[in-house]
Amino acid sequence: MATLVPAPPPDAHAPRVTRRRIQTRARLLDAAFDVFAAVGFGQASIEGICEAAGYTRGAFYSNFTGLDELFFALYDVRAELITRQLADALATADGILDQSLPDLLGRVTDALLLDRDWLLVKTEFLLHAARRPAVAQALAAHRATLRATVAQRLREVSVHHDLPPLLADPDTAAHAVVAVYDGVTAQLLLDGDTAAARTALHRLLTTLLTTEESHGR
Amino acid sequence: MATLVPAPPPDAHAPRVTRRRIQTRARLLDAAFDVFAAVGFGQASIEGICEAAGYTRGAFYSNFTGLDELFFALYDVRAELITRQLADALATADGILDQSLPDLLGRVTDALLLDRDWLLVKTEFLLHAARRPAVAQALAAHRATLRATVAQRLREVSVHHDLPPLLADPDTAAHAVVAVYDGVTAQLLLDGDTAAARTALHRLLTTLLTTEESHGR
DNA sequence: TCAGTTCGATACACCAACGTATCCGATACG
DNA sequence: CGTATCGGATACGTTGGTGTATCGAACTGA
Repeated sequence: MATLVPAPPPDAHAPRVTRRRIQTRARLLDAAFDVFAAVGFGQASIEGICEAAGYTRGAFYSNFTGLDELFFALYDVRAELITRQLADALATADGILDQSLPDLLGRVTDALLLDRDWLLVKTEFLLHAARRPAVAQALAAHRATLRATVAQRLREVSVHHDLPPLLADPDTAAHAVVAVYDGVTAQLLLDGDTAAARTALHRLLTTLLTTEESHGR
Repeated sequence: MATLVPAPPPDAHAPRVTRRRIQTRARLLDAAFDVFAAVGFGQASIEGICEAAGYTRGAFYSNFTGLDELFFALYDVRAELITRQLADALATADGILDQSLPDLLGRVTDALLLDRDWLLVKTEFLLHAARRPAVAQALAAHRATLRATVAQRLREVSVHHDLPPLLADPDTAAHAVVAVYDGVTAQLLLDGDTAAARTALHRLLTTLLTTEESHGR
């Protein structure tokens, strides 16, 4: 019995890893996403979320201390997904030839999800953060990560392809890319026209990142 | 008794024009703006707004049917102000020489208010509208008006100054301008750095609207 | 299989905000 | 200056949601 293997790392008193708890938590988060998207964070009640998830408030309070915590956790999970999605879209297909920036822009704008529900929740979270310095800092950090990914890719591409003078610095250019993305988002929220958003985004990015001489492909 | 003079223009029964009513309404709207900016539409209570305005709920229900109506009225008033502000910023100083686009961009980015409270309320209203088709339509119409103003100005300027190929159409270019503005907004909401937002906006607009050959002034 | 623990349901007291009905002071009009 | 009307305050009853305390069922590990 007394194996030498220190089986459970003496993690203080680990709360007994659990299993269905993870289920419950995940379901609550999913339901919360739907509710937030549908009625907004402000109008969402804990009760409503629990009902949507098929639980009672007991389950909720056992998993979260309140709506704020859940909201943050929710954003965290989803943001992770988006980050991965962006990274994939940016990843070179490892053919050497499609290093060209126009090709890259085309692939990226095609790959982006532009899911309206997510945009609703994301924007709501932005507002939420705008009013709470601590959250704002966390969100800013996350955005910085995304920007860094973009900047890195731009750095690679810029070997073959000059950026416009004002955006010559990849970090600055990345800022611009994010801003344009956010801007297109707003219109999409209003009209729900994903296709239009996509072409607008492509047009803006191309105009922004492409110099005159390379316009003709 | 039966005079032939239909004295009050048979406006149905005109509700006796009033005076302090206007006062009250205005104060409620102002208070609501502050409250919305501070805690968000979702967390704002009718009671809280009334308290901030120095009235009781009686006054509120006498002037509005509910929070939604007030919110819309509020946005209407403020949006009017912004529209005027933009028009002023775009108005040529009527010297013939400063028709140049770089000058115009400089003036505009300097003149824009970029008031954080307003951005908070505006963004919140966008979300509000995104969930109610009727409101969305109204908001879209308002944005179209703003875009038209911008497009008109671009049309004038484009006589002396070529726009980039993809944004050659002034309407398309105006779309781009608005998108960039919205995009810069998001970052400003997070970090509150107005100066940075201004320079970012200027950089973006310049890169977007300016062709290579004219870059050197 | 059994004991101990954890998870989530249930029950309770509580409160903030809501909307209405009514009343009184202020205001406009003849 | 008097009076009819209007505007906002007051005073209800109601409700939807909150957070906690407690209990039974389910799961874990031996």
